[in-house]
Amino acid sequence: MSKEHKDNENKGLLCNFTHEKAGMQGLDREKINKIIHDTSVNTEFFKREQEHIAIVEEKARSMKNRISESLSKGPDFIREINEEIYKIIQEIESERHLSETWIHVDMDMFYASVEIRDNPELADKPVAVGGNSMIATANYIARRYGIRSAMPGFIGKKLCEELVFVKPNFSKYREEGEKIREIFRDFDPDFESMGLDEGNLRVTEYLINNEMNHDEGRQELARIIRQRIKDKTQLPASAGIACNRSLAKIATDMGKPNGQYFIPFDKEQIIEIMSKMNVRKIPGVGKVLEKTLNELGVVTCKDILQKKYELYIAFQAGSFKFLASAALGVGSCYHHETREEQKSISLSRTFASTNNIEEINKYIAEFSREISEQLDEKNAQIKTVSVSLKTYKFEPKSKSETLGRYIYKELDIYEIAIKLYNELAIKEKIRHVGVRVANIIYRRTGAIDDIIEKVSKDPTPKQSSIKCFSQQCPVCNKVFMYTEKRMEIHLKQCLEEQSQKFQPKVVKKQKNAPQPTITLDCFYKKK
DNA sequence: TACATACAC
DNA sequence: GATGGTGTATGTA
Repeated sequence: MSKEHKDNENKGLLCNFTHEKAGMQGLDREKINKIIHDTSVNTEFFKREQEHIAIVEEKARSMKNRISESLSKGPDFIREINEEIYKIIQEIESERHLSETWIHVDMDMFYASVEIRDNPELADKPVAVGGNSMIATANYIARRYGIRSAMPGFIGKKLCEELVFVKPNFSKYREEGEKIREIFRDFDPDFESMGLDEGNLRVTEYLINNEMNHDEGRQELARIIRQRIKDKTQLPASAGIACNRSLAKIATDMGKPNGQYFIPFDKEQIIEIMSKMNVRKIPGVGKVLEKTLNELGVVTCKDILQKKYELYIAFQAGSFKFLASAALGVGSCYHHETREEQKSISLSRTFASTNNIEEINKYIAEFSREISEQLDEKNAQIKTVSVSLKTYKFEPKSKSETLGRYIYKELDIYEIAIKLYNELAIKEKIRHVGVRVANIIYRRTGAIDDIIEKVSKDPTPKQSSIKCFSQQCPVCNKVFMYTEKRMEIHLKQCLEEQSQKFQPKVVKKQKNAPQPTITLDCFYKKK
């Protein structure tokens, strides 16, 4: 999906947050945009997006101000930054390597390809893998209607009445993905990957060992890899061949669908190819940076070089170097030293907006349990817990806490998570909630008690030990979620606070008894 | 450290 | 009527 995903984004939805892309010339953009707009307008999502765009535009405005201010400082200043830019470009050039070979392979409309392969009747129909709320991938027929991944299904349906929806079957995709990865390993055991259907392979050694370390051999190898994928899975793949990681990825996009593209290992030709490239094609340039650059008059990579003074002033050194490197086609071409361990684990869900505290509570409890299980499997512990949510207005909020100790038990995580959720003190309905843990260490010390506990416990039934309930505090009248322990703590604090105020507050009589205890066991068994 | 943003798939 | 889930990196206060 990599590229397709990036191609579509919210394109069309918000014409001013996007641009026309190659391969879409045949489409009736105006009609498509109108349908998308009419379907979206008046939604909270749309409002939120508009606000977001306004913020990005405002930032771009202040960048422009800074630029014109700086440029009016006079020739000495220009000479100064010219020198600095020159230094950076020299540095970038010193990082240019033309003798490593990278082949990036990406499956074409991966999920849709798998589904069509397994149900050939779909082959000549517009197909979307996903549901009413989100399309994960669309086949090329559907794309002719303007349907893209990351588009909500109901808009897809509006764009094409005959659109066929297929429910995603992730375990199947994982399986197919594993077959592909097995092939990748033959050519580069350390290949890099950002998803199920993609691999970035450094094949320099393979080429040398097989006496094919030349342009023809490089392209031949890409054909071989794609053919092996085809033989093994019956699925089409595209590939890009170039001298560094990022160029290879860009090349894949140029080869799609079901093709490959070779970027010559030659400085002048690389710069020539890149100069025409839209900045959005640069891996790492998303819709916000694209929009910002566009506002500054930068659309293609050539513009990056032409507006180097402006960009140097507007951006931080690191970002400037990133953009200049991309424009010059220079990128890193060795594998990252060590593949690091996972740094965080998170679970989240979107649902119909609600303020039902019990429902939210169930999610938090469930996430805590699942995260704890994952930590068990990894024999890991964590020090940071965060809770995030989105209000019904799509406003994200989050709160996190780093503890002075490591934890991993479901109840420990849950307690912190609930505490954080309560501290967020959200009054509106919410449409999304999530729990994340971070600061992971991959060992457990002094866990003897646990081991004993585990051994003595019957290993079969995996059920929650959390007993929790939502309840109104009789002192402060707030409705909170509690475990028994937390309730005790809160009550104590609450009473203290009240007594400090010296003003015995009139405690409203509760209308009804505390809400019934939610035993999570019920919840899990239901599922 | 805490939080928000941006990005990728 | 309605716009995802998981993970990483980075900027800013």
